[in-house]
Amino acid sequence: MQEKKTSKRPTINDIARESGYSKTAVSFAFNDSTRISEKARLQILDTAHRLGYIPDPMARNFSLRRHLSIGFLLPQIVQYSLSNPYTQQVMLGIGSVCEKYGYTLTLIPPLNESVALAVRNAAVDGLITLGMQVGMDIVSIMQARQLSYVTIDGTADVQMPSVNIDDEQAAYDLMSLVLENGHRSIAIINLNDDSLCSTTKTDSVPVRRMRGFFKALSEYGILPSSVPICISECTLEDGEVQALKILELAQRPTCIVTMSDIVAIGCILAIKDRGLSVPNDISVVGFDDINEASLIEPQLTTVRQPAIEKGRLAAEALFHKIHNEPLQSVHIQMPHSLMKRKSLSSFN
Amino acid sequence: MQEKKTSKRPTINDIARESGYSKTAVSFAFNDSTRISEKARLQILDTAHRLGYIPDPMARNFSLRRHLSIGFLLPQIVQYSLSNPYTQQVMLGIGSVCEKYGYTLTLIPPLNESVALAVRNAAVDGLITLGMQVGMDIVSIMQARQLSYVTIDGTADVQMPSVNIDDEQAAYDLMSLVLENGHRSIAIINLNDDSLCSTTKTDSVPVRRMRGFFKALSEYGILPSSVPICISECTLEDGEVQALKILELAQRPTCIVTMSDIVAIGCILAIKDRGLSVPNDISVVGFDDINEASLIEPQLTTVRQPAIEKGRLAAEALFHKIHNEPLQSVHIQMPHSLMKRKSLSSFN
DNA sequence: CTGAAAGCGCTTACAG
DNA sequence: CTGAAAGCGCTTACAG
Repeated sequence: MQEKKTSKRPTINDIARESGYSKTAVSFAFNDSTRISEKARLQILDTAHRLGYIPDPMARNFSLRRHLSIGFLLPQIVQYSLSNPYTQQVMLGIGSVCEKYGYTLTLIPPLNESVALAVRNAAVDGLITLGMQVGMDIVSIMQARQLSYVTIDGTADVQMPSVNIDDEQAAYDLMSLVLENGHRSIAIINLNDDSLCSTTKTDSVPVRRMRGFFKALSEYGILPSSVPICISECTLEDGEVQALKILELAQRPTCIVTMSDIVAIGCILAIKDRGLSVPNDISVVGFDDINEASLIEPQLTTVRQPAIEKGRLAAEALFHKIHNEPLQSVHIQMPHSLMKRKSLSSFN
Repeated sequence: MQEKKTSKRPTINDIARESGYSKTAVSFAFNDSTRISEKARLQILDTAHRLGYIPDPMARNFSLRRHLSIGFLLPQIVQYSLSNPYTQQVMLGIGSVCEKYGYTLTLIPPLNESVALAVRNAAVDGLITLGMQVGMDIVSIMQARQLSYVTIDGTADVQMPSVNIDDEQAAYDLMSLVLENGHRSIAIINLNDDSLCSTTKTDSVPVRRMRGFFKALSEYGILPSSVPICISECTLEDGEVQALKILELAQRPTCIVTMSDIVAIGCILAIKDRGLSVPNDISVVGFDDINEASLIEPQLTTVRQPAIEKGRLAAEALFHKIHNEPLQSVHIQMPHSLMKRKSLSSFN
C-alpha cells in the first residue's frame, strides 16, 4: 500500500486517509485551528509530519485565487535591466514592500523576446512596469487579465496609475545649470527608448527630458538643431562608446549632458582613458544620482531622484489596488534635486 | 445571460459554450493546433478574442504541475540583500539563465522573519540559495517538497549541489599579499554570518575565509589571537562604523583586511572622511571585485570572484535537475584571482 | 466539531 | 477531428 510513497509526495488525501479524518479536517488543522478539536489537530499534524506532508502552495493558491507574488516587468533583457543601478534601486524599493506584505517579487524578463507573452503568462497578482505608455498592447492584456498594475517612469493617464518625477523640469534644471556655468557648446546623449513594445512613444521619459533640455537651451538662444545628439543604451559600455564619438567631433563640446549616471560614468571613464581630464578638458553631467556617482573621480554632477522611494510607492499603490483599497492619488510625483559636484566646470 | 460578464473574466467554459465547441477543443486551439481543424481553431480564437479571454496561467500551471519560475532565496532582508552588489551580480547571472529558459525569477524574502515559512510556501520549481549548509531546517523542507535546489557559497555536501570558489585559498592569497607587502599590524573585519537559520555554522564562507587568513598569518609567525577582529554586516554603512572603531584602536593597524568590497569601501570612505589617506595612513583590502572597487579612489585591492558566472552556473545546474538531466558535477568550483590595485601600500 | 461534495480553470487519456 | 469526463490538490459553504 505504501510501496510508491517514496517517489510521490503525499497529498491532503493521504493525510486524511492515514489519520482517519476528512480532507476538511486536514485543511482546518493547517489553516484554522478554531474549527477543529485540539485532539484532531494534533493527530493530523502528527500524521502529516510523519509522512513528510507539506501542503502544496500551488494548489492552495489556485484554490484561493491568488499568487502571493507581484511582478516586476523588466523593460530590457536581464543583463541590461539588472546591471542598471537605477533599476536595482527601484527593485529594492518594490522588494521591501513585498517583504512587508509577505509577498514574493517575480522578475519577469521578456518571454521569447515578447513582453506581451510574458505578461499573458505571468503568475502574479499585480504588475509594476517601467516606462509603460498608454496604447501599448500589454496594457490591454493586463486589463483582460484583470491584473492590477502601476507604472514607474511611464505615462500618467487615467487608466495608468503612475509614479514619476517631473522629468521635463528636472532636465530643464540640469541643462540650466550647465548653461549658467557658461557652457555653450554642449552634446546630449539621449537614451535609447527601451520600449516595452513598438508603439510610437510620444511621451516617454527620454522625450520628456529632451523637451526640458531644449527649453533651457532655447532660453539661452541655442538652437536645438545645432546641438549634437547621440543615442545610447543605458549601459556603462555604451556610454564609453558614445563619449569617444563625441570626442572626435570636429568642434569638441565643453560639456556632455546625459540622461543617466551609468552612461555619464561610462563617458568619464572613456575620457580619462583618453588621457583627458574631467572637468578640465570636458564636463559631464548625469541623471539619477546612483551610489557610483559620488564614488567616481571626479564626483558626478547629476539630478537626484528618489529611486528606492519610487519603487516603494509604486508597490504600495499596487497593493492598495490588489486589496481593493482606494488610492490617495493615482499619479504620484516625486521631488528631484540637483547634486552639484565636481564633474561640471564653470567658466564664470 | 451576459449580465455579469463584465465583472468576471471569462473562463475556458465560457469560450466553449460561446463558440459551440468543447473545452477540449478550446484547449487545443490554444496549445496544440495539430489536434484541431483549422476552422474550429479560428472560430475559437475569434470567440476568445471577442470575449477578451486569456487562459488563466495559474490554472494551466497547476494542471501541468509546474510554475515556470525558479526562486532565489534572499539570505537577509530585502534592503540588505538587494543593495549588495555581489548579490546583485549573482542575481543577474541567475536571471539571464531564467530568461534563456523562459522562466521568471522569484525573489523570496524571509516570510514573517522566517526563511522556513518562505520556503514552505514558495511557488517555484526550484530554489537557489546563498550560503546554505547541511542540517538547516530549510533543507528538509525542500526535500519534503521535492524541490530541486542549488546553493551558492554554501556547503559542498552529497545532498547539496553547490557553486563556490575556494574561499580558504582565496583568503589565504589575499592575506599573503598583505603580508608580502610588509604589513604586520593587521585588523580583520569578519562578516556577520547572515544565517538562513540558527544552526551552528561550522563551514560557512566567513569561517572558511577566516581559516585562510589565519593560515597565512601563522606562516608569518603572527598569532591569530593578537589580531583585532570586528564583525560587520555586509553593508557600506557598517563598514564605516567598523573602520572608525579600528581607527581608535590603541595600536592602529597598518592594514584592514575585509571579506567584502562593500565593507572595504565603507572603510575607505570613513577613513577619508577622518582626513586620513588610503593607503598612506592605512591600507584596506576587499573581496569580490564589484564594479565600485575600480571606481573608488584609491582603487581597491581585492579578490576577484566571478559572481555573475556563479549565478549562471548555479541556475544551469538547477535547470538540469528540474529537467531531470544529469549534472556534470554536483560541486562546481570557480577560479578566483587577486586584483592588485592602489588601496594596499607596500613597505618594501 | 466533523465530513461529503462542489468548485477553482485548466489538461489530456480515452473513446468515438 | 471532436468531446465527455477524470484529474491536478487544495478550500469552504453547507448540512449534520
